[in-house]
Amino acid sequence: MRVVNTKGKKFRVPDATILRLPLYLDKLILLQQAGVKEVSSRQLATSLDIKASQLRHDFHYFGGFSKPGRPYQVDKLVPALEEIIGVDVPVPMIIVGAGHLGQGLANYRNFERLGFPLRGIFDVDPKLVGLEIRGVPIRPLSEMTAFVKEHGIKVGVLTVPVNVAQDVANQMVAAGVVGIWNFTPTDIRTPPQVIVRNERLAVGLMCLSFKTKRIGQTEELRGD
Amino acid sequence: MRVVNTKGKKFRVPDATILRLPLYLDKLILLQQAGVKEVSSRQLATSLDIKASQLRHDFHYFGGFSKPGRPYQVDKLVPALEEIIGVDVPVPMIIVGAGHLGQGLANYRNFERLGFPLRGIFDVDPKLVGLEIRGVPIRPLSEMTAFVKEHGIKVGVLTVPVNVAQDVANQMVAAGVVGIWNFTPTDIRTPPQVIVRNERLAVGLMCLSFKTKRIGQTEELRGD
DNA sequence: TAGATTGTTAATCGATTAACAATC
DNA sequence: TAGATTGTTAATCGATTAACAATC
Repeated sequence: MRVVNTKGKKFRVPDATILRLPLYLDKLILLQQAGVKEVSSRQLATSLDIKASQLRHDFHYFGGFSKPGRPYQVDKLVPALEEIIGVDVPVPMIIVGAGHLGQGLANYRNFERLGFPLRGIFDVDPKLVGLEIRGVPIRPLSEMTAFVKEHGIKVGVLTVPVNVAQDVANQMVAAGVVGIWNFTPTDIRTPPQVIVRNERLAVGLMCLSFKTKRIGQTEELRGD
Repeated sequence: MRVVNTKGKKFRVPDATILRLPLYLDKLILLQQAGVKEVSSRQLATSLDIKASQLRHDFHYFGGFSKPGRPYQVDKLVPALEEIIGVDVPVPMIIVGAGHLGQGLANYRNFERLGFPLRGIFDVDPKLVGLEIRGVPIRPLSEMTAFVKEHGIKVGVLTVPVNVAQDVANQMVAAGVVGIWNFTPTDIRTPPQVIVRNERLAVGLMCLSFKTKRIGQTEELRGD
C-alpha cells in the first residue's frame, strides 16, 4: 500500500503499521468515551504495550496528526484514523446464522459505529424467523440472495454450523458479497476477489494456552 | 523463549514463529479430520499463504518433525505441535456471562479438544441459572469465587456486559484465575502475573473493513 | 525560560526468503 | 536412478528503536 502524505511525499506503508491502526483507533475511542481530550504518544503507546517511537513512526506515514511539542487531540485523531481505516464509509452487512453466536454478534452495538450497519439476519430455523434483534428481523435463509442484491450488502458474517459453512458462503458470494467474516472453525474457499477474515476462536485460545502455560516454567524454557 | 531441540542445540524461538504455531496446528487438525495422512511443507504453507521455507524454518527450531525427502506425517505432527503449544495439558475453564455470546462460546466443541475443559458457566440472571449447555449447568455468579477455588479453575472467559467487566474480572483474579479471555470491548486492569487476551471483535472488523475498502481503490493508493 | 512533546532520520534488530546438500 | 522433499545456513529484507532538532 502506498499513500501520499500531507507534504506530497510518497511512502510505502508497512503491513505491520497497517495492522496496528485498528488497535490505535480502538484504544482512542475508549479514551474518547472516557472524556480524555489529549494524549501523548508515550501514554497511548504505553497503554498498548509498544514504544512511543513506534507509534510516532507509524503516524508519520500519514503525517500531520499534531505539531511538535503538542500532544495529540483525541477528537482530531479519531476521525483521522477512521478515514484512513475506512470506517467512515458505511458497508452494509448481514449476519447469516442466528444461533447464539450470531445473536451475540448482532447485539454488538459497535458495528454501526465502525461503519458496518447491520441490515439483516438470516437463519433456516422457522422458530427463529420473525424474531428481532435491535430492530433487525431474522429472515429465512431462502430470502438471502434477493436481499443481498436488493440492499447492496457487501459483507456477510458467517455463523452457521460448520457442515453448511461452504454452501452458505457460496450463496453469499453468488449474491454479491465481497467480504466474509468467518466464525466457523473451517476453511472456506472463495474466488480471489472475495476477502475472507477467519475469526478462529481456536487460535485465540491456543495463544492464551501458550502464554498461560509458560507461567511457572523453568528459566531454561522461558528465556528472556 | 528458548528451547532445546532434539540435537541438544539451544535456540531462541522468535515471537513471529510462536504466533504461527497455533495456525499450523489449526490447519493440521482440519487436514486430519479430512483424513489426510501426509502433507509437504509446500502444501501446508500454500494453504496458509506463507512460503514453504518459512514453515520449515519455523519447524526447524523444534527439530525432527520428519526426515529429508519425506513429507510430514499429519498424525505425528499434530501431537508434536500440541505438546509444544501446551494443548496436551488440560487447563480447567469457566465462562462468566451466559448471554448469547457466552452461550455461543459454551457450544463451541473445540474447547475440550484444545485442552480447555469447560467446568462451569456463571451469570447473575436467575432466569438463566439452572439451564445446561452441553451438560454444564449455569450457576449464580455469587458462587463463582468458591467454585474457582474448589475446582482449581485457571482460565476465565469474560462475556459479561461492559459496565461490569472490570468488577467481574477483579473477582476472577481474587479467586485465583491466571488467564482471562476478554470478549468485552473494554480494557481490564489485572496484576502483571494474570494474562489477558483481548478478543477485540472491533479490531477484526476494522481489518476486514480496511481490506474490503481497498478493493477498487486506485493504483496510487493501492500500490503493489 | 524550562520541560515536554512531536516529526523525522539513521542505526539496530529481527524475520523472511533463497539456496542447496542430504536424504528418501 | 530421477524427482521430490526436508533440514539448515547465509543473504535479503523489513520492522523497531534510539536519538535529536524543532516546536510549543
